[in-house]
Amino acid sequence: MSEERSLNFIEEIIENDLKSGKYKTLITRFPPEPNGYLHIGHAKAICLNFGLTKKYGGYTNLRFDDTNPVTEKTEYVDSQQADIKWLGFQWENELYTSDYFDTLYNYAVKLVENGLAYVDESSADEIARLKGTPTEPGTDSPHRSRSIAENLDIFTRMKNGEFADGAYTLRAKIDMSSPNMLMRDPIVYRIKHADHHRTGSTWCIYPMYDFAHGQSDSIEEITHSICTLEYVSHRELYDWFIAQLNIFPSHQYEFARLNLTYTVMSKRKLLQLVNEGLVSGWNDPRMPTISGLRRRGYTPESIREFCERIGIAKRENLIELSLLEFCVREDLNKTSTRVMAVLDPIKMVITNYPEGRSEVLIGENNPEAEDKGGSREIPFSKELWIEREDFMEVPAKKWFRLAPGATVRLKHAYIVKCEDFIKDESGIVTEIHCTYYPESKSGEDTSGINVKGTIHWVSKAHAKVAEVRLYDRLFTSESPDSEEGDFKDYLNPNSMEVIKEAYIEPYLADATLDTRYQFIRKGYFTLDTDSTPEHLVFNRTVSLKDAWSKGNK
RNA sequence: UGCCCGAUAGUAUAAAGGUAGUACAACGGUUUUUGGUACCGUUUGUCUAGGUUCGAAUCCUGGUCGGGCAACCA
Repeated sequence: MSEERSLNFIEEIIENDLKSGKYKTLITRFPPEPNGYLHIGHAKAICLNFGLTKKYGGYTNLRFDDTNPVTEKTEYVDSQQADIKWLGFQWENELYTSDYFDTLYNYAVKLVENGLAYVDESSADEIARLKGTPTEPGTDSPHRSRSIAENLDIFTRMKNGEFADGAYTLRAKIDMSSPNMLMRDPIVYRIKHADHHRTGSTWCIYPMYDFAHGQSDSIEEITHSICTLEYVSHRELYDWFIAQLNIFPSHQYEFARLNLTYTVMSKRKLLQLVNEGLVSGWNDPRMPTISGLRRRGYTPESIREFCERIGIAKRENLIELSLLEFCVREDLNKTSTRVMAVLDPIKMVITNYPEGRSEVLIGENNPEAEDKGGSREIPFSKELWIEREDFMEVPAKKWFRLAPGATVRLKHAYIVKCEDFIKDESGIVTEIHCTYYPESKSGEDTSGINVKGTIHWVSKAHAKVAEVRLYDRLFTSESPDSEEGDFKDYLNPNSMEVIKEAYIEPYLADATLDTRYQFIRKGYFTLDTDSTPEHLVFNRTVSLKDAWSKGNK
């Protein structure tokens, strides 16, 4: 079962680098910007970066890329750390790009001194205009040939807070006619009189991504700086700064980001859903965020397995949600406690069961576990709740469940035969009458009766009430990003169904957060964070595969 | 109309010039006190046109298609 998985292209590069002696240890980093919550796409990057050093030795740093104080918050730093830990990874060093602001500033001064950077008072519009277009070369800024002394003087005064936001920028002096737009004298420092979540008001100039990321990698001696495809064209600049500064040569490698069907993956769009109240927050169980998946009941193991299975490559991809669901079912099937809950109840009366009598039955907790997960007591009595969809007045072909005259097994209990049913004025079935076979008790069945179907139930007198929330895909489109118009037009109006009164077996009254349950025949469920002992709230993580409903749509 | 990246079943991902494989999905079956799980089986693929070679998914050339690049965002 443990056959060698083939290497992805990054592992090949690393194995070659290690073999050739280019590096003796591997150092990677995960560099989120603390401006939002981490999502399943980040999980792919986390599993990659941390997984690589776990596999090859070395270590991984967590570095918050906090160069834009206006969008970054400590709340995000905290949530991101919690999510990474929950996924099961531990960083070697907790670092911040802002730790390097002094060094970065000195690097900028060095560039100016070497005639490789200049201050420019051109407006944003002017800079954009002179930049040219992808098909036309740009034009040198009129301020490009200022003296080194004057550049140094103004840059110092920028740092000292003498100018308003936007009055000046510091630009690298590279090549305004480069076919790579990023090499056309990119801005490396801009003035922002904004409080930074870590450095407060110490700085009023902040480095741009391109002037911070590669150098930060270099300072930490990151050997393999792994990022997503949209940074491919940044690599030339990344290498340029490292070469001009003559610092440790980190190298950047790019892989394709994760796209998942029926959701969106950009922090900007997820933030929009949160801000516009279209979801209950970053951790809404329908969100593709790590915190949302966690609340929904996904396990770290299942997410890691998913990231392993999707692979790492350079081509654009759109992974089917069904793979994620497969991974969580696979994990939960092995570990979750089986219980019975009736979500859409209809009353069943066992007419030949003595009035007022009840008995305690024993149910194994997990048939997949070696010890069957232990067992629990389940009360049984004359009146039960069963699932409305388990009865058909006129049975379909190959119907194994309840119908007039049909027999089924009540899970962990007796075989019953449907003798009659009652309808109200509007034709809705309100009650089902059955007789039971006393000698068919689960585990000691001597009845000799064979049944095709087994259904779940809860004793009416002993049932507890719980709220149950069922989730479906957040969007109706496989790829809301690529649809016409606003992505929000494709939100699934039925992405959440709330069942206010579901009946659960008494065992579940003691349910705890983070325990995963399988409601037999219905799916995997876990307690929501909204739950209280007085008002239990369960989330459905994912339904069970259902060959019946699939074939009968 | 410039530069860069990419193209293998429905979706992903392998095959480093030598049998196109695996997973998910779909479909069919066996087992089953969950129409779950497990197990077995089936269908479906190298973008295109040339070239190199005994032999090409793989190397070369042209084309096509998809994606990225013109934020004082990361």
